[in-house]
Amino acid sequence: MSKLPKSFFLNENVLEVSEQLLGKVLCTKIDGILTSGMIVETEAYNGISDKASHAFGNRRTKRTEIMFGEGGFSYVYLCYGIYSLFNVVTNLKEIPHAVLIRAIEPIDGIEKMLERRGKSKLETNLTSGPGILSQALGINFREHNGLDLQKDEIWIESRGVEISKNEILRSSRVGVDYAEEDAKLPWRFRIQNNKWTSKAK
DNA sequence: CATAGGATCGCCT
DNA sequence: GGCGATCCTATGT
Repeated sequence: MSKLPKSFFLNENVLEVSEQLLGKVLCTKIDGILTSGMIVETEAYNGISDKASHAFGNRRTKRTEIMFGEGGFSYVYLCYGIYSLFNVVTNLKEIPHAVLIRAIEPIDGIEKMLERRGKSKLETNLTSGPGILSQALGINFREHNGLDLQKDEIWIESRGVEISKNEILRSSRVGVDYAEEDAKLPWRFRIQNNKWTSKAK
């Protein structure tokens, strides 16, 4: 019901934001249709010192520029030529932190999400991964990068669900083997025993 | 169930 | 020119 305020995203601790996002609801309203799901899995990308981050080493390019802006905006990029991956930019201006949303539990607009995914039946493969959840919500890197999450196309709201610390499972991030010593950092957060989390190990 | 390979394209060197 | 913060399908056990 209540959209998360800008201040939520200005938190200077991206690990904290990653945890706090669990249980919140990611919503899109595209072509007048509301689709949404509860965030059940996230990953933190900790700026210029994080070898897994696109902004590592203060790499500032056309693509990464949005991360160097103020928190509370979307960072959506194309992965493997096919999938759009949705991140929330966090922290103050000039500090390129971001949280990757890795999985959601469908709530609103399930019919529309099924249609976008080319599915007929509600199963976990509707939204249990960063590429497919974007597809379900209608998010793509061309139209939805750099959007202000205070506006009405993409936003995140709280619907009163509280996830306690002992329900949160921490592990290493997925698909970042190239990040050397940073590959093992426990910066992936999941709600324990939630079947809508991604299948990745 | 496990593993392997393909799809597909913008980004960065 | 090489490769990736992924997912799906096919094949074998």
